[in-house]
Amino acid sequence: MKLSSKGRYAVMALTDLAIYDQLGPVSLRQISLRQNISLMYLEQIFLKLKKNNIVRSIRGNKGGYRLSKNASDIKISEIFFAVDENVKTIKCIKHLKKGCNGKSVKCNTHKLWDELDEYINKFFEKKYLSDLAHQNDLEKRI
Amino acid sequence: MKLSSKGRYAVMALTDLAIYDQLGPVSLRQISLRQNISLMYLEQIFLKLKKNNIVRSIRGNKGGYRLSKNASDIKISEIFFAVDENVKTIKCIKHLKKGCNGKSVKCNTHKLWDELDEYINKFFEKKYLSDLAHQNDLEKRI
DNA sequence: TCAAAGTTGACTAAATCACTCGGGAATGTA
DNA sequence: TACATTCCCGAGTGATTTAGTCAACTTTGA
Repeated sequence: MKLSSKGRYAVMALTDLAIYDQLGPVSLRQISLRQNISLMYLEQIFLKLKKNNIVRSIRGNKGGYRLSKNASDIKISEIFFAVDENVKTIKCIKHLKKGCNGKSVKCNTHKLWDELDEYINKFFEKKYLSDLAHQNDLEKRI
Repeated sequence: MKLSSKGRYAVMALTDLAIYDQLGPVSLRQISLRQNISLMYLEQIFLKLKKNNIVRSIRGNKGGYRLSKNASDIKISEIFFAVDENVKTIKCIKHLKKGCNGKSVKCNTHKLWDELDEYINKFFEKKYLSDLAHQNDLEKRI
């Protein structure tokens, strides 16, 4: 049971962005250097974040990305969703035809995994980007 | 973020075993048929469960496996640990040399993942095999 | 003696992950 | 206007992991 690096990088990069956003657009290059994440990989990730309206982009020289809303309005769950890091621990019932063991009843343990999914989602629902940015905010760095 | 099938199968199979254990040793063949899990894969899984003292084996004809303690004394977390399904969402600090971003300080989000790990572990720590077996116990099936 | 069961290490096809690549398009500044 | 800097985007790829399979045992009850 592990998190993909895409979800993790997305949260790291957005935390960085949240901290430096006040100074103007932040380029992926800066984030790449500060967070030690491959620039090209960041591009991929930010495309998704943009499509999901978490960031907006400014093209051209001196361009970069900005948060498209307040850090205090961005849930971690939202970020994960945007980069396809779905918190579905198992996927039973393919095509709604059968139970998870290929039989017509649900498996012994189905309820457990449902509970687990809900439990984990609750964690990400109650965490906001601002919670992370505050721990690392700009003043402490300058 | 998903669970491997090894961890899931282990819990499914042990739930099955917990239910039928009272009738004597349960062979992997029976579990395989009831739970629709490959027999050969179950062998792999039960070897680990045995090494971790969750089940004990009875060889030979009419042999099989039994729980090595009460279902109410077997935590789900224990089962996961036995089959190497570690609930470590990320692994920072390789070899204790560096932080998770290759720098000497911990990444912005380190605290978040630590909290998440602890949070998920808490879930599995408070669930016991007997919780699952009771939901599906033998009487309801005969 | 034989069949049913566990024991064990090695092997493998398929999927997923974690990126990389290459070629654009937009824009501020010199 | 040139050009460096930035975002845009689809396709490709090597390594790793997953989810098993296989073969050849050993043990034991009937």
